Amino acid sequence: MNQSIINALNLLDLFTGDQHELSLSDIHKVTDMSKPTVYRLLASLEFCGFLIKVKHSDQDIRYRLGLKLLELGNIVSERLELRRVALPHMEKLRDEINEIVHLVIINGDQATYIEKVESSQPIRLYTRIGRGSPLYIGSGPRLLFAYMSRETRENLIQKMKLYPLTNNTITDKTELRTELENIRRQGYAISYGEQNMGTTGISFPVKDFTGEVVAALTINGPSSFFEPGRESFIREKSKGAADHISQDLGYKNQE
Amino acid sequence: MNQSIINALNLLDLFTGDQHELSLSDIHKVTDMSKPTVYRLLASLEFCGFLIKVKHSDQDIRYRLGLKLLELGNIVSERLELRRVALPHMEKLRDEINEIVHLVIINGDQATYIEKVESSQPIRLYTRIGRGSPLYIGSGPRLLFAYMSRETRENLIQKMKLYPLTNNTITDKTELRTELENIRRQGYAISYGEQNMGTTGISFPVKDFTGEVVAALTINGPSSFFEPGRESFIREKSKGAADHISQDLGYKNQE
DNA sequence: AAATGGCATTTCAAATAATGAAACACAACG
DNA sequence: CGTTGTGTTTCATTATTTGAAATGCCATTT
Repeated sequence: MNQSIINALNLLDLFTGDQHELSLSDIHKVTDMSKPTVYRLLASLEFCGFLIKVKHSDQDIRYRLGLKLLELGNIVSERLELRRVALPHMEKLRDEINEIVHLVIINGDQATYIEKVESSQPIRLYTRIGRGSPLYIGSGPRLLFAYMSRETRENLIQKMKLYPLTNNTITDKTELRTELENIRRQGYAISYGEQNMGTTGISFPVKDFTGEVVAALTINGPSSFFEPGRESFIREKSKGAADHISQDLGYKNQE
Repeated sequence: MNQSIINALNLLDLFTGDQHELSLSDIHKVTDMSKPTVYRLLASLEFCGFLIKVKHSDQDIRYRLGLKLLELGNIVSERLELRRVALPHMEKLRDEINEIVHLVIINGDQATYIEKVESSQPIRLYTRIGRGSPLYIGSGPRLLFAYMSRETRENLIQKMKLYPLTNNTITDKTELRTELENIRRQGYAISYGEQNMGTTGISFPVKDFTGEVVAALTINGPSSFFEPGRESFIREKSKGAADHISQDLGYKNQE
């Protein structure tokens, strides 16, 4: 492995926070690298278009994420055939129920949101497309967790630490196991205010032609969206959308 | 500058072609680097999530672009405030005229398509979001070119080489100059089958609160979309959308 | 069955390229 | 007008990358 590459690429993560722009000194202070080293890493990243140099004045020079990342990110997005198949169904569902719709997949020992379709509602739920999330937080990740093979699931549970994000986060491993059990029995997953307080999520499995669960279709909205009448409507429409995506992936529904 | 970083990041470009997956040997053959070197570069990129290792069998191991790029690309996309402002107008325009709508900006000495809204029409126009395009090809880039300051424009023209992409590409510098002159007089730009044969583009300027042209709103469609009646309809609606975006950016229309 | 060729990966000594203290140039601040 | 903060360059030292060769592994071929 090549350490300077890893150092350079890790620098990019510093730009994913609230600060869109960082100066050489900013980064030097945060990392344990010398200023000339950081200087050269930044120069190399800029040369490749991964960063852009912004001159506010002669000695206020900052960097921000470059358009090369937009290019590569879009290529990745276009190549996710699952996303391509699911997107029209997600948009249709959004138009029907007017809530945020997410598509979540497994990525190693994490869950990754690969697509988001916004509703016209003012409730903002910040999900970052492409970023990994722990498997035990949120209905989508947990649904995927529940449908993993028993052994990998147990391996992960034993290795993982359950950090609470809000007071509604599951922090007990036996509680988690029974919850995953419930999900498999029910065929869907629900979460209440685990990531952001006041938001609820419900997720349904998306299966491919082998019958394997390859993604979770997640609907997010205000906790109040489980009003009588509306709840069953959302459930029905969402389940339908997930099933349609599965069908488009070649899944023959039975059982 | 750090050579291994540049080597590693350039490797990623190999994955932007038709081949989604490449093996160590594939890359070794294309580049002039030794196999162990490539091996370590790939390992480092994989470690950071920029590549994913796909094991087809024990000795058929390939790499593909990783989800980390999706994350970073999405952040870049979210942070382009211009895009955020323009997107709703672009979608509305698409719904009205049902043609592909693009948003193009200047990125150094190139033009970059930063957003695309697809029409329901079967005509496929392959634009890669985030990738740089030469300034003299296509109505969007050329519109931006026309509205650059006279000196930077002339500098670029003198330095640039005009390679023909199709037989409709402008290849003469004086011809280019008069075309840019026309665009500034008319206030919009048109191109006929320059990137893909049989497709036409028309672009209108988007201005910010300083009055500067910061983007081009481009409508692409089959060359036949300039039918009498429909042409003026598209022109009117597109011009209106571009002006609305400008207004949202704080541009006070006058003159 | 043995042999060949292709693959990813590891080893290790040689060589290159990254490193950081110090110095530089420049602007802003007190 | 020194001081402190930028970003940038220099250069000798050092550490890291480098690639030929070797390894192990599998799939064909002989």
